Amino acid sequence: MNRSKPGSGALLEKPRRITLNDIAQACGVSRATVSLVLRNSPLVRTETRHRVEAEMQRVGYVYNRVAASLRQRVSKAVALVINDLSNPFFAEFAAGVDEALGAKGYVTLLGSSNESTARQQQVLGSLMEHHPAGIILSPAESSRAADVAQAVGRHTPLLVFNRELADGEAEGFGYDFLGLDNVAGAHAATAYLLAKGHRRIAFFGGHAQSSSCAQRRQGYRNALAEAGIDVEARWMVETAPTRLEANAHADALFAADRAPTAAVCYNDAVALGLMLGLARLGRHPGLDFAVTGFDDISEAAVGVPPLTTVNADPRARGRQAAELLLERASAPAPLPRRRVIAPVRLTERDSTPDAADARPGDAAVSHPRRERP
Amino acid sequence: MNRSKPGSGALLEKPRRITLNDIAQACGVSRATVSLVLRNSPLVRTETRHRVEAEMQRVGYVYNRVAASLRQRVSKAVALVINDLSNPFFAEFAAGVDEALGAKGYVTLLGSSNESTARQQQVLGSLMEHHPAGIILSPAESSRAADVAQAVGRHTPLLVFNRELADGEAEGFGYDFLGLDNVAGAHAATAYLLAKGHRRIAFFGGHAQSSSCAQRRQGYRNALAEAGIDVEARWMVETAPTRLEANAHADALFAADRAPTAAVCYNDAVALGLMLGLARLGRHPGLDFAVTGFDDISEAAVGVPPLTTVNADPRARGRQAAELLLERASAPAPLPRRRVIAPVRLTERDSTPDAADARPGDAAVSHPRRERP
DNA sequence: CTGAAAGCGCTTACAG
DNA sequence: CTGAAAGCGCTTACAG
Repeated sequence: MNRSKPGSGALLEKPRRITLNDIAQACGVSRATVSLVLRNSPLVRTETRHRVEAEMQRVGYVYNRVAASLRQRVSKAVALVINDLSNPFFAEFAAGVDEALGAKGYVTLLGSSNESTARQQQVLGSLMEHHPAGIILSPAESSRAADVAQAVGRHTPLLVFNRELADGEAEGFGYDFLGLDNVAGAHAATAYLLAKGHRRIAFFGGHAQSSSCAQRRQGYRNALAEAGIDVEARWMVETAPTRLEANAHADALFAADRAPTAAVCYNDAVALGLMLGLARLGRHPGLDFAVTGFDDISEAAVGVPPLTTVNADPRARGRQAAELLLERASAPAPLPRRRVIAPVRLTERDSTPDAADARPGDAAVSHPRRERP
Repeated sequence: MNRSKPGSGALLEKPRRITLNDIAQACGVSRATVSLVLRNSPLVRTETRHRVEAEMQRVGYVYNRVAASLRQRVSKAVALVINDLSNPFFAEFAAGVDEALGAKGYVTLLGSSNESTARQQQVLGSLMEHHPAGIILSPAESSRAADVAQAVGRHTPLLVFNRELADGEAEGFGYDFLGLDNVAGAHAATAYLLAKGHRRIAFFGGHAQSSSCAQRRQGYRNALAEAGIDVEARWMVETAPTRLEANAHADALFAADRAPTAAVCYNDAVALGLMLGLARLGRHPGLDFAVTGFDDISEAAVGVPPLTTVNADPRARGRQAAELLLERASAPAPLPRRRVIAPVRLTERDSTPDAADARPGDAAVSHPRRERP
């Protein structure tokens, strides 16, 4: 600002970008014509089109979509806010979203909340300033609808993934929802264990107040009820949905006699943690105790033992989320609110031995590890 | 377009957004004043500022950063292009980048190439149209510098992470580089195995022509050379850097007599695959064969056995990448090109038994599994 | 088919 | 401290 040598102002300025105008002048046509070429309008004569395209090529013109968005008042960006990118399930989901958006000419604006609702508010606010065409939100735990509504406003299409927003019905605030069939998934896992002869089956991990955990517990209860089995209170173990916490709480399963011989876990992270905890307690998951997960993250297939789990194909869910959102964003008239529940399927692996092989539920005894085939 | 009822045009139009102008009029000041308030200029009287801020609050004004970027000719977005989001190492890296960018008021434009250079070109092109303040690129395998230069141009700051671009020196094309100390990491892993008494140590997995693989092989060779050991050609096994491929090639280690008793693996994915392959061949990694990885992905700690590996703290690398890029993007004068090699450290776990416990390298024999403590 | 003009929502000198 | 005017790089009617 001060002391600048006269005429030196331009020295630090960034080189002027090449614009539509430059192309137009070089070709002796108007800006409007070049703009039409850019958007493949049939109004332009082929010869003119070729001349313009050649010039753009020659000078390395890059389209300024920011300017176009401003004028058109619609943006080709979609915001994606993820609760936990370091969880492979959500990372795959994000990859799927980006893939499908890219295929339709959209770009992904990423934000991550690290499971903090406060951070989520900030991130949503910052992304909104870029006026995205829509928002895909995989909410942090116990996100409130009113907060999200406040950040997103009423005019930007919103798709919520995976978890319900708490206090769902803010007035006039609508959004689409894409979830997993948690009830059916947990039901399938439980029924599978029942078929293998297990009768004392725990539901392990997760926060009971989260919608996904509540639904999975429901599926579990339904399956046991259908088998005429009463759930015992001590079979329900609550933990944060992390490997570490699950590991730490494994002994809760064996606090009393007639302990469970199997556990339906809230998700894979919890299941993997529980398996470590079991090993610590002298149990051998997959040999004398059965464990199931939920998500089918890549670690599930490769663990020892490989984990029987419920597969939700997060990448496909990501693509689906992107498509649902873009449908709404480009709908000429307001669409009705939609709830889509994606099906889910059990993937059978080795972590679920028959009940006959399970160890009786009394105090831990040293027990030689059975060699698996 | 056609047949619209007269006067009905507004029906389908999106509701007009609230702008600076609306705020200015409501407060009886000029647009310029409101703009100054927004950017916390000291030029505005406190009373005026409060009045303006209250009005923005009241009507739910959201700043249009797109318009601001256009006028200012600088954007608050940084593009992040990732080769493989489903690899937890890169997902963590992305999370770190987003975290650090967000802290500085920037937003992340995400793109993923899925290890395809063709897709990477498309993605870079599409992101460039949003005129980001800079680009962070974790390149797809065998990306060529000339292609990247063509897509990114010479004016947008670029930071390349993890892998060198092939044919590095396009004329006038400069970029910063953030890499891992691959040589030191592989050296540490090899030295650790040597200290445990191993003498026949393989280098397993990876594509030899990739820069990171070449560097890791170098570290491995250096360590063996320091111990006076000649590398035998059959100890070097090349595979795609995936779990599947590594699993499939495990038997290459045992093709001849005096097979290795340990393997330094290109990365964790390969190490986990190799461990599966070993099990298939009747070997017991962690008991009669030693394996090390590279990356320390979350699966490493939790596997059976837990994997001794080289930790590169991808989240911290992501933050570092963001900071390096923003330094350049906001530098008043052109900075010299920088190469930063991040340190890396060995994390000792159970996959690396002493050589004394390793099985002699002859044909596989049935061998009772040793119970671990 | 093509051109001249206005405008998207901001910021930036320049006056007062 | 505040206002009037111009401009960022596009697109959009509107004429010709």
